[in-house]
Amino acid sequence: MSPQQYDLAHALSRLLGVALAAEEPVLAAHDLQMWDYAVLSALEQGPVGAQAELAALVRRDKTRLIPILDRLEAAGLLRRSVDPADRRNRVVELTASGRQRVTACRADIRAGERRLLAALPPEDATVFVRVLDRLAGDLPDPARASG
Amino acid sequence: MSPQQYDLAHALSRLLGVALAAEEPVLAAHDLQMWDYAVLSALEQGPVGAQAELAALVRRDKTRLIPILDRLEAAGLLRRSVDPADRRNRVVELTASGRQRVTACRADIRAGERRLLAALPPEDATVFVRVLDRLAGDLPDPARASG
DNA sequence: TATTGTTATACTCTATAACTATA
DNA sequence: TATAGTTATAGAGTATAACAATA
Repeated sequence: MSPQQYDLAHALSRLLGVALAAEEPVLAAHDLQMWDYAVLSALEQGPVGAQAELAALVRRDKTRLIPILDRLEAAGLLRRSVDPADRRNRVVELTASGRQRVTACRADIRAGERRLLAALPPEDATVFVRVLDRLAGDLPDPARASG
Repeated sequence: MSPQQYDLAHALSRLLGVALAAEEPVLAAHDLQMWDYAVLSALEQGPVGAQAELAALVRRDKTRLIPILDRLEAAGLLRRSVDPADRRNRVVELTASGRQRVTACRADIRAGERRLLAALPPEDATVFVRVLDRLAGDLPDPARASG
């Protein structure tokens, strides 16, 4: 337990566990699973032209994305439609219901995060989040920088 | 991409991915797997009186620990012996070779972490690591606070 | 009877490779 | 032929339950 960095991956792993555990009941309250939320969030800025593109956005294999899309479409949260320009592609977009769901869920998740960070001195929290975003390379959606 | 916290779990997950990817080749260079390193590290402060206790230390099920211990013992990095006081227990401890291995590996991992954090302003790195440790609840081994 | 270490079984998640339809 | 979406198959990882030795 050195005063310097102890084991970055170890500490990150534990904190991620804490964060995920905190998110889980919130997601459940909105009847969403982890990846549902990721997918709906990725669609928030607008339709995506192909499922493969969406898979890249959420960093998930396109095959593993399909059951999720099936479920979300059946729940009426998103819509898949063939692209007339290239009938192989499926353009995916939120329904009004889906947009409403992800907006409400995000608000609750952010509230939980604020509670977690509230235990810290404010300037520490600010630095932490800023550094975290920088290290995580959280760029503004490189795959669709047009927005 | 709000200036406030974006999605804590999301960012943490990505940064953990970066950290693990950076650790992997280092571990491989020392012929260790991720959990090998966790187990050897947990033993660094001294013998552990039972495998179940060791499992709790590394937060892993005792059944999943066994193949790891088998491998590490076969590699001569640790030793299992029956506790004479209670012959059901196996006391686990590092061999000299195991201690040497984990020490060397840790040095390389820490060097990698320093490289990662070197991209930041020094005071940002300090705050980040301090907050991370605090949020991760990285207490000085509650299960064996005697040391 | 309860507990430690171990083994065996089932389940989930993931990765890879076919298959269909479009181009 | 090449690509998007889909389905199917195999592998890794995980959880749970049974088992032998000891208390």
